[in-house]
Amino acid sequence: MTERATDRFDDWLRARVPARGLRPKAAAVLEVLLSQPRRASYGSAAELAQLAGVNVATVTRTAQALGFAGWPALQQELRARYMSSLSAGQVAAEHSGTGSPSARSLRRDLDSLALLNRRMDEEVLLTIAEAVAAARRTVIVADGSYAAVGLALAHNAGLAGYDVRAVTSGDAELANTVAAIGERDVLIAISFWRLYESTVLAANVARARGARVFAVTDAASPALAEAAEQVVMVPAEGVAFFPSLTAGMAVAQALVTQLAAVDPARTSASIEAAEGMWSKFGLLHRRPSGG
Amino acid sequence: MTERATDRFDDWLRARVPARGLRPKAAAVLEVLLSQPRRASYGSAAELAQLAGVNVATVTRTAQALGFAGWPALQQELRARYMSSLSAGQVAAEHSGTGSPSARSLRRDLDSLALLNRRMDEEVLLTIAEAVAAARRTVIVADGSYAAVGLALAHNAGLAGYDVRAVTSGDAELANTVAAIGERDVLIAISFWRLYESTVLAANVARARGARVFAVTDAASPALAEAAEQVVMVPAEGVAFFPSLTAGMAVAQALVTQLAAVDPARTSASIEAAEGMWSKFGLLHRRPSGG
DNA sequence: GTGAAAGCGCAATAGTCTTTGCATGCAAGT
DNA sequence: ACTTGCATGCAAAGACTATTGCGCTTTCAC
Repeated sequence: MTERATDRFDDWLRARVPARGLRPKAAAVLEVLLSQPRRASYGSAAELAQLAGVNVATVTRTAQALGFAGWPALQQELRARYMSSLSAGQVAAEHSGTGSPSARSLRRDLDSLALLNRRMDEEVLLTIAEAVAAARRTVIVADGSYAAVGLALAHNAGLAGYDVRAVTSGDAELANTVAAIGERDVLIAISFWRLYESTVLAANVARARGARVFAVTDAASPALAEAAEQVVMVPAEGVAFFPSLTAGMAVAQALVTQLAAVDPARTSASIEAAEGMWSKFGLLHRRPSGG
Repeated sequence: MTERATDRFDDWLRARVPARGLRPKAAAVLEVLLSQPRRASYGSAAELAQLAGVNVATVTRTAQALGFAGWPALQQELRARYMSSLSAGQVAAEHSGTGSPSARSLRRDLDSLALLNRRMDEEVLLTIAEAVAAARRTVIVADGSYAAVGLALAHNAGLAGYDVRAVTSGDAELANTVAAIGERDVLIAISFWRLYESTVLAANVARARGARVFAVTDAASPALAEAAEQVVMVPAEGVAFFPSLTAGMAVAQALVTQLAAVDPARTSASIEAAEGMWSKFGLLHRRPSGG
C-alpha cells in the first residue's frame, strides 16, 4: 500500500539511531528530519539547524551519529527515500497558479494533507475517538496558535454530545483544569512547532493521575511522547514563518467524524437538540430548512 | 494521468523559451531539465552540465536565457513545480467511500483542498492582504466553530505585526467592537454552513461606517455578499454533520502568508521580537537556541 | 576568402556551505 | 566539593558552487 511508503521512510531513519540513543539536540534534529522531510531534503545544514534550534555543528554531528559521513550524505539518502515515498502513489496532477505567497501556501497545504493522508494510521484515531467517547470528560490542551485547532475539536465534539473542553487561555486556567482531572478522563495535548513547557507538564500530571493522554504534534518530542499513550504526527510545514494549522485541523475534523460514528444515536440526538436551540434563540440568518 | 501532469510541467518550462529560440547547447540543457526533473531539482549546476554534455557556464547562461537570475533561481521554481505536480496527484487517489469515518474525512478534506487550490483567485487574497496591511485595525467576525479559523488568522497576523483581532465570544463583545470600527478599518466575516444573524449585521454596520468588508464563506449568501467588497468561497463539506474547517484554515493560512509578504521587514521584526519574548518568559519546552 | 558576430569553454573570483578543533558549561560519580 | 566526561556552541579552515570576463572557434554574410 501507499500508506506504507512514508512509514518506511520513518522506520528507515529511526532504525539508524544508535543503540545508546541520541542526545537531546540530536533528537531535535531527527524530529525535524521526520516532520519536515521536504525542507530537509532541499535545505542546507544551517537552515535545518535553525529549525531544530541547534547549532550547525550539531546537524553535522547528528548525521554522523546516524551513521553517515556527514550532512550531504544523509541528505542524499533522505532525498531518495522521500522522493520515492512521494511518487509511490499514482501521479496525476493538474497544476496551475503563479508563485504568489498565498498560492504557494495553498499548494503546500495540499502537499501536507496528501502526506498526512498516506501516513495517518486510522487505528490511532479510532483509539482516541473511543477513549473520548468512553471518558467522563476530555480536556484539550492547546496553546499559541494551535489553540484554534483545539477549539474546533472541542466545539464539534461538544456538538456531537461529548464533554470536551479546550483549555487555551493560559497557565492559570490550565492548572485549575488539570487539578480536576481524574482516572476516567482523557487529555489531548495539541502542539506544533514549538512545544510549550506547560503543555508537557499538564500531560505528565494527567498521566500520573491515571487519565489517558494523547498527543497531536508535528514532531515526536520525547517529552511529550513519553507522557502520551498515542501520538498523532501531523505535517505542519508552512511556507512563511508560521507553521500551518491546516493539516492539524484536518486531523481534528477526522477525529470528530470518527467520534460521531461511535454512538450515532447519541450524536444525532445532540445535534438535533442544538439545532432546536439555534432556532429558539434566533441565531441563524438563513435557517437550515428554510423555516 | 501522468502524462497530463508532465505536460503541464513541460508547457510551463517551454513557455519561458525566448522568441528567438535557444542555441544548441542551451537546448541540450533544457532537454535534461525536461527529461530528468528530479535530478535537476536536487543536483548542482555542474552535475546538470555533465548530464547535458556542456560546460557549467552554459547551465548558468541557459537559466538566464529562460528569464531567471541564475541557476539557483531556476532550480527553486523547478522544485516547486515538480514537487507539486507529483504530490497533487495523490488527490486523485481512491475516491471510494470505503474506510473508517476518519479516513473518509481526511480524503474529503484532501479533495476540498484540491478544489480550493484550483478555484482560488489569488487576486482576491492579495487584495485582502493589502487591505489588512493598510488598515489601522482589522476585526474578524467568526462565530460558532468558525471561530477557530478566525482565531488562527488573528493570532498569526498579530505575530506578523498587524493589529488583527478576532471577535468570537458573543454578541455583546461584537457590538462593542463594531461600534469602534471606522473608516480606516477592515472587517473580515468568516462563516460556513450556518450564517449567524449577528455576523450579517456586523458586516452591514461596518460597511455603513466606511470600513472595507470581506467575507470568507462556503456559500455566497446574498446577505453577506452584498455587504462585502470581496467574497472568498471555500468548500466546507464534511462527511458527517459538521462542516469541515480544513479548507477554511488553509485560506487563513494563505492569507497570513500573503500578508507576511506585504512588508517582510515589519513581519521579520515582529516575529523576532516575539521569539525573544518566548525565551524571556521561558514558555518553550525546547528552546530555539541555547545561545 | 575574409571579416564580423555569436556560441561556448576555460579559469578566476566571490560567495556559501560543511566540517572540525577548541572551549565552555552541565551533569554524574567519587 | 571536586573531577571527569560528554554534549554543544563558536569560529576558522577547507571544499565546493555559481557567476562572469576573456578568448578561441565556428558560422554566416559579403
